[in-house]
Amino acid sequence: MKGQRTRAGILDRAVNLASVEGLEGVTIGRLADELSMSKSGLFAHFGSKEELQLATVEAARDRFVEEVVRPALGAPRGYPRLMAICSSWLDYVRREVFAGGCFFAAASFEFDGRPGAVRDAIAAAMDEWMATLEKAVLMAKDEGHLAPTIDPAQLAFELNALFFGANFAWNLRHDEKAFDRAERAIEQRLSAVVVAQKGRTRATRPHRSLAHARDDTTATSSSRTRRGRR
Amino acid sequence: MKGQRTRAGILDRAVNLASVEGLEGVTIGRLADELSMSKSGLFAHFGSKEELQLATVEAARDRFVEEVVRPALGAPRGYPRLMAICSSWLDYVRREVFAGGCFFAAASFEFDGRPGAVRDAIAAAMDEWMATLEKAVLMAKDEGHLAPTIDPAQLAFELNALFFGANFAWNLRHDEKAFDRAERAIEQRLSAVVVAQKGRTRATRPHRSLAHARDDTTATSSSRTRRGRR
DNA sequence: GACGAAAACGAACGTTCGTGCTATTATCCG
DNA sequence: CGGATAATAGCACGAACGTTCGTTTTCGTC
Repeated sequence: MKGQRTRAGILDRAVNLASVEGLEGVTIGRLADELSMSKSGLFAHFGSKEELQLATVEAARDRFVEEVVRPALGAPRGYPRLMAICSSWLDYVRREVFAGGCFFAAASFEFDGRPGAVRDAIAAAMDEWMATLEKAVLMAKDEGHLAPTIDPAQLAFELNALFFGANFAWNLRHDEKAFDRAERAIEQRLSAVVVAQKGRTRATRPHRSLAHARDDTTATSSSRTRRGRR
Repeated sequence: MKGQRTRAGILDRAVNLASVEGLEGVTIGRLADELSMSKSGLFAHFGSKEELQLATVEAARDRFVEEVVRPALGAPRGYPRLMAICSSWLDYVRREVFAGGCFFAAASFEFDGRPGAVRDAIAAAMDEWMATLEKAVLMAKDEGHLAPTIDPAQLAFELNALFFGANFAWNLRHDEKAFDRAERAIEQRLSAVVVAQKGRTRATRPHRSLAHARDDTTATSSSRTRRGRR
């Protein structure tokens, strides 16, 4: 039916709008205006504001899986796939898959204080994502790529924190170095727990992945900004 | 005057409300109700919604400085003070200095996509905070506590990311291990760049600070939750 | 091409939003 | 104590909010 196409179009717009203005900032009237349709016509697709928000979260989740998780699953399991997930995530913000940065980072901080179905949906999506991250770490460990002492939940926590940190530095502070910083931190963290491979590879860095190698000595302070944009 | 006291009371409430519902969610009518005063009476103190938001950000900044930065400045400069700042920050979320978690984490992600004076005020506050962090790192480096290769802005980025990560895990996911995880990550990160002290101290860990020592071997996966609360 | 169903519309509902005014009450100071 | 000033309340406004309802348009099928 045509209804499905319209609905998808609405959610597409809603998801982008929400990543900029927040989920609560996505107003039915505004959404209708931007899509040149009537409030009531749009409303009929969902039946309530909350239902629209839930559908928006689901649409965002699907887009996220498609744009971040799926592509990374192409990499061979273990350390390469873990690295692929990391750079895929950073790329997803860089490429502006959502207009206002990571939808879920925004939604998480917006709804973390309230009760309700929307909050639960966001939390569930984040649980799913964290589980994906943990699993990737666990696989790398099982493959013998990472030290057996590694705690997957701990490492996943740290990686996710760095992602959010990059999203913050990029979107609020317009820090041009945001992604470099995150990449460097990730490389640094992982190089400490990576295990030498049996065959040929060099020693403590069997797979390098996040672009260019770096050390701790470059640049000194400040970090300033790409002011003006958007 | 009495007006100042009233105003302070309003902002006190506004700041807490904003940390839970978001700055945009703080409505003049709602705020007036909760304080048992009239909309217009409250409104007169600020003259516009935006002015109220700006005052709220400023009030939050003051509270943050008072509750997080000031106490940590009591610690001796260098590595101890850096550690003091880190545990002070985690404590500030744990103690619920703001009812809904870190005000600035929430505000940053809420306003990072919009233009305007409020966004600028939030960004300025975060710039100030990041500068404080960087300075603490720089001092630790200058005191010879941290390796001279350390990039203060890079390390500040990583620490701040871990703070936000802890705030996220605690407030959205109700992860009981949130603070432990952040502490562990911080210790792990700093122990890698800490420098042995000339005098007596032991070698690569001259000051231990974040509570209990730990290693990477404890616990395995999951991380689950303190569901139900608030 | 006609017909039933699905989709979109337009107008209106009661509320709440931010913001003006004008009165009334507290508070401060000489 | 009284008069000036600051603080608060009351009321009204236009706009936007989510939602409802009855009507009209569009679509898919025979």
